[in-house]
Order: sequence, then structure tokens, then C-alpha cells
Amino acid sequence: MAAPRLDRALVARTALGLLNDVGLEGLTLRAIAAELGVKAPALYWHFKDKQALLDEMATEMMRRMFDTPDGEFPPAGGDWRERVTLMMRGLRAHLLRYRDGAKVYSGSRFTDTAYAGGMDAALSMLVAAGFTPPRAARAWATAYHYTIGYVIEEQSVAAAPDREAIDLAARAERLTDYPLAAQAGYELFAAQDEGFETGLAAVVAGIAATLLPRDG
Amino acid sequence: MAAPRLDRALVARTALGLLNDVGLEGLTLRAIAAELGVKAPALYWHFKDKQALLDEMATEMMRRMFDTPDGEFPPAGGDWRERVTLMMRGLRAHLLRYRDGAKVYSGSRFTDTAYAGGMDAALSMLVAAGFTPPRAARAWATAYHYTIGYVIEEQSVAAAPDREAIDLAARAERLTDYPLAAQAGYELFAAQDEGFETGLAAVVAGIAATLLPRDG
DNA sequence: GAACCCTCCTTAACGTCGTTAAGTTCCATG
DNA sequence: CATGGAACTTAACGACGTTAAGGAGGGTTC
Repeated sequence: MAAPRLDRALVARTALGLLNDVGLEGLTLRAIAAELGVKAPALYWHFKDKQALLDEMATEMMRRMFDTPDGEFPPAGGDWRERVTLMMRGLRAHLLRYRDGAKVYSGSRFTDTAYAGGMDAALSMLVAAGFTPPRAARAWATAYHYTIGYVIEEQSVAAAPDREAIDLAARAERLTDYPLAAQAGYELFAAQDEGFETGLAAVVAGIAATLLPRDG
Repeated sequence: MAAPRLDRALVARTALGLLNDVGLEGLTLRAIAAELGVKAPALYWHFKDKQALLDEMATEMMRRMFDTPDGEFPPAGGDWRERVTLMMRGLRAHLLRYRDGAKVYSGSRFTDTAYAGGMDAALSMLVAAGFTPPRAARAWATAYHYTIGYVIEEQSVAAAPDREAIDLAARAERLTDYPLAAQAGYELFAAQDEGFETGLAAVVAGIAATLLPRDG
């Protein structure tokens, strides 16, 4: 039983590293293989097809997300609002670490059940805070969908190598007949961190208002 | 100046029709051309490349969204909460009309400024309801991102032709060690309409709570 | 130690994709 | 009738994901 030069995790990690250089549409099997010092068909020994490799990449991203320095997940401290906020902030930060990270992540399915531990911990935290289990799941999903949607738009606005970034000034020029829409461009396409946080605060407040049973 | 057999709008409409049959990854230029009774390179007379065609498709989807039966956009009636809810419900409904609709829509940029009219109307409605312009933009974006994220996940869960749909029972089987995560599957992957509405209600409530200046 | 087998990779090739180059048809206009 | 541009076709290119066939190399078996 000789040590294989490649394994699934190594391929996925290498592909994630390459992703930042070439983007999703430049992430070809031949390029990944070259990075590994190997020919493209070798990858088929470890993965049934390219989608399986992308699934492994998404799983690796997820593992890195749960692998916090203090081993705490969900992040410790504060009430559920703070912890949900921290989780979603962390999710966005991890998606942003890779070019097209949100697309890779949301288009794939995890190859193992490691995510379930983190998900279960998050949900039980919400249940402990007073949510029923279905409403905890809905609360988590709502914040998750907001975050995924936000980062997908955020990363598609960023400049692809060939596709020029959105020129806000030119956009405003085109929309002089629609002053509010023109002005909104600056709010929407710039200052991404602040925009995300403001929206996330709204989502969390809404979850508290509509999904958490009042005690009283 | 003979009438061209093709124009951009016709190509985009035909491609949208084909999208439901073959999905995004089956939507090749050769297939679209065949549907139009033409050869693939003919499309390059009307579009600089495939992305430009996808942009036109997204723009056509947007036009259809604004083209309501009563010509009202945003939809009339009720307060701003109701109207934002109606808009996002309509956005989701339109995205769901096409296979991979959310991916096509969110990965593209509009080819004309027709969207700005609808966006401006929506924003001025929010401003009339008491939002400052930047907060109106943020409110709209938050609901939009939630909706886009929701539908992207929703459509990626649905069965692609080759990729089988998620088997909820098998998933629960795998996750017996994580009861909350297992149970959450049913909440997350089934009953999509209700899940969307519940989350949207939370988002709208949160917008009201954090972005709308209190009067009094 | 020879025979065998299983693991992991290579070489070669297939069909399809987006795209480009060059040529053709057709009609409006001078 | 000749000119010319608009709108298409035919042919082909290089790159892609993927498959088939085979080879190197170490482990196990007699």
C-alpha cells in the first residue's frame, strides 16, 4: 500500500489556491493538474467528475470555516443575535477569501457530514434561546440566504479579469433620469462591508421580531 | 435595409424558452441557433459573445417582471411592507419560471436602463414612506439579496437532469447523530413557498425595525 | 524469486464547446 | 446594372471535460 502522491483533500486545497489566481471559469482540470505536477486524467482516479471536485472544494471551505482558532462553533459570547451575526460575518469573510467563492460554495454539495455538527450546534443554540426547532431552522436559513445572496452579488460586481468592474460614475451618467436609482448605485456597489452589516442587522432584528416567541 | 431574420430580443426570447428544456449547462450557442433555424456563428452578428447573450436574457427577464398586467410597478395597494413583499414575491416567481433562472439573472448585467425606472419607482415609494434615500436603497438591497440567495439555493436543490434531487430521507439517515440538523432538512428543502414567505416576513419586519426612522 | 495483482498515473484520443476567419447571399441604393 | 453593406454560411481552431488503454511500481502469494 504505497502512499499515493495525491488525495482528494490535497487536490481540493490546490484547486482552492488556484481559484484566486484564475477564477472559476479559468479553473480547468488541466490547470489544476499542472499545479499538482500531474496530468489531467489523473484527477479522475480521485474524483468521478469535475463537479465532485467542486463539491470537495466547497466541503474544504466549510471545514475551514468551522475550524476556528478557539475551537468554538458557533462563536462564543453574547446572546443569540450576536452569535448569529458573528457566524454570518464569518461566512461572508470565508466566501470572500476565494474568487467566486460564493458561486463555488452555493453550487456544490458537501461530500461529508462534517457540516452537520456545526449546523446542529448553531440550531441548538437557537433552541436554547427560545426558538422552536422549525423556527430555529428558518431563522438560520433566512440569515444564510441573505448572506449568500449578498456575497454572490458582491463578487459578481468585482472585476473579472476580462469583464471590467462596474464604473459607478458612468452608471450614474446613464441614469440621470432616475436620480434615486443613480444615487443608490453608490450605496449598493461601494462600501460593501457596511452595507452587509446594515442589512444583516435588519435581518437579525426581523428574526427576533417574527420568529422568536415572545415571553411575557 | 432588409428586415433581419434575427434580432437581439428574438434570440434572447428563444434562448429563454430553450433554457427550461436544457438547463443552463445545456444552453449552447449551437442549440440556440438550431432553435432559430440558423447556424451558431450567426449569433455573433448580434452579440459580441455568449455573455452578452446571457445579459440580454437577464434583461428580458427583468422587462417581463416590470411588465405587469395593470402596468403598475411597484404593485399598487397597501403600505410599503406589503408592496416590498409583493415585489420580492414577484421577483422569486419570475426567477422560478426558468430553470437556473436565478443564476442567469444574478450572473448578468442589464443591457439597457429599463430597470432603472422600476428601481426608481420602488425607491421613491420607500422614500415617501419615510426612508432616507440611502436607507431606502439598503432596504431594497437587503430584501433583494435575501430573495436572490433563497432562489439560487432553491433551484440548485431541485433535480438537474443528471444530478439527482436531494433525498431527504437518506439525508436524515446520514445525520442521525445530529437530530436538529436532520430535522432542519425538512424545513429547509421542502415547503419552499412557505419557507420563503416566512423568511421574507422576517426581513421586512427587520427593515421596518432598523432602517425606518421612528416617528413620534 | 517468479508470478500476479492492485494502485495510481500517463499517453492518446473523442466529441463538444465558444469563437474567429473567410466567403456567400441578398437587398437597398446610386 | 454595379456597388456595398447587412446578415448569414462553411470551415476550422484551440481548449475543454471525459474515456480508453496501457504502463510503472510496490505488495502479496506460492
